[in-house]
Amino acid sequence: MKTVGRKASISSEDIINAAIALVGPHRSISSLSLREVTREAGIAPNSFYRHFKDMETLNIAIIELAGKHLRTIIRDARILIINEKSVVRVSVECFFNEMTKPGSSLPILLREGTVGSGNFQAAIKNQLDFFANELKTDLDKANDVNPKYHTQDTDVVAKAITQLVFAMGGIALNAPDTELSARIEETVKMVKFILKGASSLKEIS
Amino acid sequence: MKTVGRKASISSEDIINAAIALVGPHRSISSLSLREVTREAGIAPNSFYRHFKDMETLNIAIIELAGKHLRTIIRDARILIINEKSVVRVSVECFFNEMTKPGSSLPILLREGTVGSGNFQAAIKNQLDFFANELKTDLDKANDVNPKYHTQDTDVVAKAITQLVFAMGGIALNAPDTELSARIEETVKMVKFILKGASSLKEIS
DNA sequence: TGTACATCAGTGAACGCGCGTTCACTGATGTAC
DNA sequence: TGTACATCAGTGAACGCGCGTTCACTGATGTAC
Repeated sequence: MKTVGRKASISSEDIINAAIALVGPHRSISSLSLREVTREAGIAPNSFYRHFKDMETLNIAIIELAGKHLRTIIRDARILIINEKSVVRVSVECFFNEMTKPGSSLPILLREGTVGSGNFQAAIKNQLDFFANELKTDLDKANDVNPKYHTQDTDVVAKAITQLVFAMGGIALNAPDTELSARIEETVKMVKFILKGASSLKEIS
Repeated sequence: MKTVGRKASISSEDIINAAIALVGPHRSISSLSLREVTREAGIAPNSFYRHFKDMETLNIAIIELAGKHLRTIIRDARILIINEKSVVRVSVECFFNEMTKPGSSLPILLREGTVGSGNFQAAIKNQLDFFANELKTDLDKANDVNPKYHTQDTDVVAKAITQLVFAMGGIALNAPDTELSARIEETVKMVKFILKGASSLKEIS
């Protein structure tokens, strides 16, 4: 690998991190200005263009990064689950804990879905769909071994759980930390309701 | 009622309507500029201050208006329910249909919860809590007659249903109209899962 | 009814500001010989 | 090793723009007499 010209003193990752550092309870990624981000990153405004075409491109890159982060978390949660405590509880706790770590990129996924450009919204939707699909796969696998749900219901169950966990996550982010465990308990209960309801409605029919 | 001075040629409602007319799939209320709104309303930028202190005040007024709208819808849905078809289906269909009417203020409630100032976010949270509380009251009443849920569960059930319906509504808004009925079916199913799950988990314990 | 006056909704012009984007540049780095 | 050169990441200055906000104003309206 050869390089020519001046060495980069700042990387695209540095810019991404600067943007993530600027978002907070009342600042959304898509409301950040190019100049704010470059100021935070410590570079001249026009230097931005050496790394990204425009702010939308940066925002989408950040969403994809947050998606990767999310998948890693799920994978880690799965490992914890192997010693077979409550799958729901472990997963939800894992999700909420990771989400509330300072500098986490997860909050961005929870909060930005409803504003911004079409491409940006689509990028977020992709990540949520990815999450829901992994969940559906898990449900289908469990269903093969021990059928609890109608096979055509697993995707609705997965979608419902995804939406609910993300919505409750968004609420927890805007609330004081002291309420975190109450939100976790609620979310665990909600998810169990959905799972139990879907399996009960199979037995009946 | 006496008035003095020049008659108002434009009302605060006109400004509110102008703002509502400007929001759409990719424009959120809190991203509108004062000048955009006054342009749409057909008045000079500085005339805005005759009606509202600032944009945040306007935005909160709009949220409260949308909340009132929502309550009216729920009340109407209740009347339809009296002839005792599926409560869930009637309510969900009512909600989705009202939401997709052109110029409806409901979409604003579904999409804006996660951005904007603290006061603005709190105003939206209030409206959702109001919705959830009405739902909890209904569940409690039904529970008095015929206990199906643990009494401490009704608020979690109400909260879960609220979050889910609003989240699914937000998804439907960003999707083509052709998918609307599919989203309604999914949402109906999800709500039924939650209700059934909550009552099944009571029977077990 | 007519006239003088107070009220106040809406305005035109101007302000300073942060924004995204462009341009020609600088100077550190690696390459060719 | 030394020198001339090409590359290109980062920059300083400038641009035009839309923004929120202010100010002194205008002129339609209702009131007092």
